[in-house]
Amino acid sequence: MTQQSRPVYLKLRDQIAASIIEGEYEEGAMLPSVRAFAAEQGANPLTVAKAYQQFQTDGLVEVQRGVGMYVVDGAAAKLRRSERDQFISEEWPEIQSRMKRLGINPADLLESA
Amino acid sequence: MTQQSRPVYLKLRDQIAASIIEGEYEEGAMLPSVRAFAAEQGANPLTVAKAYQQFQTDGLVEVQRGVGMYVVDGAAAKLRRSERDQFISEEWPEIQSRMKRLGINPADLLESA
DNA sequence: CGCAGTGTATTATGGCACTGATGCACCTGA
DNA sequence: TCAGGTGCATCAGTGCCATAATACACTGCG
Repeated sequence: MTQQSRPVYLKLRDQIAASIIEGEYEEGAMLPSVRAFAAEQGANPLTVAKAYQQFQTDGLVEVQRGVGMYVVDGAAAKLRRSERDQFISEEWPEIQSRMKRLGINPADLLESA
Repeated sequence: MTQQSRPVYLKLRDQIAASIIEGEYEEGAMLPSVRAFAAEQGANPLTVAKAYQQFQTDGLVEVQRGVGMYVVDGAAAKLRRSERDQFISEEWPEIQSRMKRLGINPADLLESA
């Protein structure tokens, strides 16, 4: 058994990325503090920090020590594009071959949108 | 960093499932022995056993002690159906919402099939 | 019977990802 | 100045994963 649930910090990371893309966190605005977001999500501050970290190394957020983390200009577009490329080049091929193997007709799924 | 590589026994499990669905391991045929498959894949026999185990509990393979493990009749269809249901009900909704968020037009992807 | 091949159970060990608690360095605003 | 809010570093604990070394029960075959 051992259900291999996706790590929390990755879930948070995806959630934040989605919020940036959606514009919920506008560019130039400050992200929720590590502690605040942790409390809100019922997670550990360090886990949230780990989720944030990737964004700074990718240059999507700017850190001002003692102040907070701010969304860089153009972050949404940049993020959307990188995720889009990654999706098309890596994930979609597998999804496609899998649908084929399972006998799923893609067109059927799209109609129920 | 820490990149969350999928556990070996799950990879093997998926690989075997795909082989069964594809008919590479025909129904009634014997699966590769634990030791043989382990040697072939460069894995540990116990890890392979762990991958196999789920199939027996699901009734997809039949174990004959001292002989080997055989693919049950109807295993391919059963497997395809369960994976299909799981895909449609759980994975596809997320994929769909993600494509929408990334501004990907599903129809475009289907054309390049 | 005896041998070689199956799957399985047991125990132990190392590694590493994930989470957590605590304390520190830094900045802002009153 | 100093109090409160930031992010960050360090140390530790937990659990899963993978491997290993044996040993056992069973079967098919010569």
